[in-house]
Amino acid sequence: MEQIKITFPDGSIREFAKGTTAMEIAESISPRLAQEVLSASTDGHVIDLQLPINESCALHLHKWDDEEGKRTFWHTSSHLLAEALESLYPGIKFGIGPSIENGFYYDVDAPVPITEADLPKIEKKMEELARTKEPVVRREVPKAEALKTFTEKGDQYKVELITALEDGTISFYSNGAFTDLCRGPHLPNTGYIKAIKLTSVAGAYWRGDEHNKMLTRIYGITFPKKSMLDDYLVLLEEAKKRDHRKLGKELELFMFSQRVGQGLPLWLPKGAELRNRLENFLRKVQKEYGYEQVITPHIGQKELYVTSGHYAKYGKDSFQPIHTPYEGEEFLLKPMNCPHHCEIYRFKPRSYKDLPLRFAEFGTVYRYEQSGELHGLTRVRGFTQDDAHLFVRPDQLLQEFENVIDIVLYIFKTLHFEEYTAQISLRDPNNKEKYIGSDENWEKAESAIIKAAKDKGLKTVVEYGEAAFYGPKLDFMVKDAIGRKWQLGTIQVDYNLPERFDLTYTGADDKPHRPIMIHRAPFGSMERFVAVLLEHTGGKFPLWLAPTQCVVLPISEKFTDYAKKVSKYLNNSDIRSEVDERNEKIGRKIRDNELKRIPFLVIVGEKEENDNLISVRQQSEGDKGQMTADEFIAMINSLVKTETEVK
RNA sequence: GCCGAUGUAGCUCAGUUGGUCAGAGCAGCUGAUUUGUAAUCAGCAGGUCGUGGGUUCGACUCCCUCCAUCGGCUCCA
Repeated sequence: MEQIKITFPDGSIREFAKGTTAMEIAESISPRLAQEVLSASTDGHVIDLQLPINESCALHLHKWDDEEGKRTFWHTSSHLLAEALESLYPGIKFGIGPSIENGFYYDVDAPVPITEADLPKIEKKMEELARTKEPVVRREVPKAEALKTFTEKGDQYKVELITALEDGTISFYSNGAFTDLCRGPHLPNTGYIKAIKLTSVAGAYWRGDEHNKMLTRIYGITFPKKSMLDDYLVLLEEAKKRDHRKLGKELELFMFSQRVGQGLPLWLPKGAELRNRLENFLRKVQKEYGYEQVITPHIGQKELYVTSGHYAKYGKDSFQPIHTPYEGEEFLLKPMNCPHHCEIYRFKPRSYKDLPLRFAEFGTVYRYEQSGELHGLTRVRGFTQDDAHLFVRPDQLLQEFENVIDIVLYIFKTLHFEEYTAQISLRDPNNKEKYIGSDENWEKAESAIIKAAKDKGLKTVVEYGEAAFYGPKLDFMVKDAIGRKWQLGTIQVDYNLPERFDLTYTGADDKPHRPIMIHRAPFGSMERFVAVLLEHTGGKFPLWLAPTQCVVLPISEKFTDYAKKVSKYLNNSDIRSEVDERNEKIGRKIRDNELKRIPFLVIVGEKEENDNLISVRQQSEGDKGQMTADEFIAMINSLVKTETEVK
């Protein structure tokens, strides 16, 4: 019999009969492996475990602990969901049902509305079907036959999908009575799925286009063990406790007011303190990198945005007009700072010796976000960008871009944002009319970003269609408590605005040249950055940022005067300190201040007053014993120094 | 903006089929206590039950409008 050579991930090679399946190979290695394996890859191509392997190849067996294994598991789970739905809602039509980062969903067009109240019923049906361990069967059919099947079934969404496919054979997968158009791979049977949780229902436009019909999307997650689901649910609960909206209220950092307006955050004293510290931190870094602060108004004439191209791109409904009594002038709230900074560039003739020019501004901008898009501090209608625009010569572009990457990385490192994605956001190659500027300039800008990211050794992902309309971006994405991705830092190369504003500098050749602009915001916006920082720290800010670094707790009211004296001394030494003067027991004061995430508590009573000492208690570490106020100050200063000194 | 859900005191939440159901805890105020490392005790005050309509003898409870919030979708200069 003909033999094929299988290469395993450890480099070992074994021979098997041609037509052996991945499952049989797993069985030959160990029964345990055969039980745990979910799908396989041959030369990087994912396949079903039961598919005969006919060529020599490198084989990977995917288990639950590998992303590909989970993908297969959840993909089959979505088919199980579909099967349950079809049996409960005859006549239901199906869109798509993929696996996602945490689970899967299926988009359906149901004959009756499905709401969250229906989920337990559907879950139960899924469990019932999974228990029967229905085999998942693959079948290949010609395109014409596939079309016929779904046309007869009346499933117009699948018909649409098949029509768009290339001619040739199309694979079907069936579990029980349900058959789906699907590339696979899938689990051998639905019995692998032991724990099921349908998490939510939501509307989702067919093919992601808001002009299309809205389908019902059902989200779920499944596991091979019941205990894993329980752990997951506990994890979710924990994550919810770190929600910045909840912590923002508890720690009195910011608020919203219906009377002020949707999406317009109001910063409370503690939040303002925190934000000011972040701003000063960045100001200092930027000064070292040669930035100059500028200040521009919150409004601008419509003409300004017509010149920049923003007005044509976003339309008048995206701008918030200011009604003024002045004739012939139409003002708009500024949605971005770049046009203002371009005008600053034009203040006087610039020489090649002046460049690069780096104008920085904590610029508050206003954008009309649709009501459904607002989300705590991460998506608001009025926010402050830590903006700057660099005007550079072509020969300076790469170096300046890399310097900005350094600033972003320095900030992320200082704040322990270790898990981020550097995303290169390019044009959608199929939809170039969405963007302004020449192909030549776009290509120059894109290659500059790719080169800079590579030089800096960033691990990047490329996303097409995510560029700004005037230029490509390097975006730094960070996840929030429950795994949603948010763009924080962003760096953009722009050849277009300098042209639109006719910006020039005089070269060594005494001729006018066009500068290139770099737009950049390392935090992204103060609002979003604080939100993500809150969720990452759970409100336990590093000492150098904590709005209140320490609270002095008198043991009883007899020692309030001493406590005030200590607190004043600390404040005079730039330690942010308060006194808890409440008539409460010390245990109570400790509890309340711990819950407020105060990094240090200073306890003073008879012993301390007599010896002119203080007792120090550190957040999540407990009692540090007695010391002098000066020793405490030295300790805090040294800790702050360690926190902010990042190599 | 779209789909779905939610909206009761500053906060977190109870309120059964429409009929003394407007409640609790925390926070607040007053008083007692004068406290040694995660909640001292007692009393008091606090709500047009998101808004505006409607149904009803009677609405926190049922229906509609609007507003806001939450989960998604779309969008994100």
